[in-house]
Amino acid sequence: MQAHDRSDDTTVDGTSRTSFKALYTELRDRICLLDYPPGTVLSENKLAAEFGVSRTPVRRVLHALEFDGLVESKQALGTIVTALDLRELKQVYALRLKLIDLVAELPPGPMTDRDIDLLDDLGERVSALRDDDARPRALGALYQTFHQELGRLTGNRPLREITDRFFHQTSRVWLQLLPEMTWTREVDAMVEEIHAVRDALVAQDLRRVSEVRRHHFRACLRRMNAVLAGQDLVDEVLRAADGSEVAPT
Amino acid sequence: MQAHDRSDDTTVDGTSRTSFKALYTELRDRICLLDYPPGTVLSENKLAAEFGVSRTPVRRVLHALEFDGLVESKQALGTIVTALDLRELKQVYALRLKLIDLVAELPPGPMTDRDIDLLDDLGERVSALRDDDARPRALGALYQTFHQELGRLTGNRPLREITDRFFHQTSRVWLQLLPEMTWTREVDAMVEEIHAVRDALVAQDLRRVSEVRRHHFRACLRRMNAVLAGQDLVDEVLRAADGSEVAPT
DNA sequence: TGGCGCCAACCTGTATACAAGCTAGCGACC
DNA sequence: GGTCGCTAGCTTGTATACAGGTTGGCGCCA
Repeated sequence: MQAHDRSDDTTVDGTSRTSFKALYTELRDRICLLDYPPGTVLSENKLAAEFGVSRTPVRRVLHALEFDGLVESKQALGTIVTALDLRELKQVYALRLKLIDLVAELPPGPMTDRDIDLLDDLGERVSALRDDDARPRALGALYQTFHQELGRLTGNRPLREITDRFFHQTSRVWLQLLPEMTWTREVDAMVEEIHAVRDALVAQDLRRVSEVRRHHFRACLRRMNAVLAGQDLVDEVLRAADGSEVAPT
Repeated sequence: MQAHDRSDDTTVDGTSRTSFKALYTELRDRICLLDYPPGTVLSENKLAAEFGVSRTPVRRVLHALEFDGLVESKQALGTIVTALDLRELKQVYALRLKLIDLVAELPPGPMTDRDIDLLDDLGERVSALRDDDARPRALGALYQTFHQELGRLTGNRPLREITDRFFHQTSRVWLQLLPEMTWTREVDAMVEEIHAVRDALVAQDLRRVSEVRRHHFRACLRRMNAVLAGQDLVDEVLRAADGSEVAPT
């Protein structure tokens, strides 16, 4: 259950546990990074052949992904990468916004200088993408790393798990909208968020971390909303959040 | 082909989804109501035989329960109902306490007079248990119904799902401690909670509902803590929940 | 009698065979 | 030519055979 160890391949003693997690992570990333766009039909047989196992472990992973809402298995039809249901995801966004605050309200996890260095390195790697051609997948992967790193300072493990789960449920939205958005602005926003979080962490101010994340989260929602003009994706989310936050009526 | 003979409660018409859910709910309830006490070894073969299916669907359900933290499958050993790890569950309690508030901060679900009637009926059924001999399992089942009914007023589906999951993760603790606690006091507390929630619902005051639930939640934690004197189960939870920043140790 | 060792009976994890069902596409018929 | 119907080839769900491994008990030996 420990996510810390980065065991590369399947060790003989670890057997099924590591194998499952590796397969799960691989497929989840392929979906979340749009290597498998929504609507893609995944065949258990083909995946089993690709990874050199039988259908059984593949099925187990697919069931887990189905529980996560990333795929949907339909009898005699196939296992299909779910479409982005904005009506559903709006609720997830609203909840994520609330959960950000909880991180600061519960005991924090361990934080070392090494993590700061990692954030600095991450910021540089993001910056490096700024003036090249738009590479949404690379940026998405880096933001995923950023999120993963931030998860470490959530001492409450159940909270960390659901935060992670909801992140992966929604991360595809931004990534899919990215080509229609202003590349440099998105990169700049991410760099700024990383730096601001870094500074707040150095000051050991968890509340400020939450503030920063909330601010950027909402800004990102607004930018996405601009692209989705007419659909009013996140308006309701922001209203619901502001209402209870600013002035309890 | 043998599965048809045993089709008394699980009909085959509703594909696999209904079958899965029925099996999952059944086993989860058995665990949460302590029909399977912690440490119980569940055999896939025996369960498959009992429900008239093969190991395959049983395994799927057990994997889901493992994800929920209710069982743990160990190679060549068996699938074992998890022991109550208070250190882990403390975090779940702390999170549950926070999530109670979120219900009132997010759009509510539909609520009809029928639900009020259901709560009234539930209150009476709980009261009926008061002066008989202690029947922890019956009380636990009723509280589970209460929780399920309350879930309806959580409009945010992801929140409802995780609330439900965390509830089932922790419900065994109270149930296991129940025999050592004062029966009538527990019954009275539950009746009072149901009535208070009912009244707040009639007034359409979701915040008061959360207040009531939070109050009873904490009171229950304290009562459990008294029984667990020396282990300091929930002390930390309450301290963390009271909002003050916790210094990293 | 106490201790060591082996073996049989389980268990779960994996691979495979079979069942049921949907769909695309082709062929026959109007 | 257009439409209907059927079949072949997929798919997932289920059942079963096999592999690897642990455990408890029985028997043998000191």
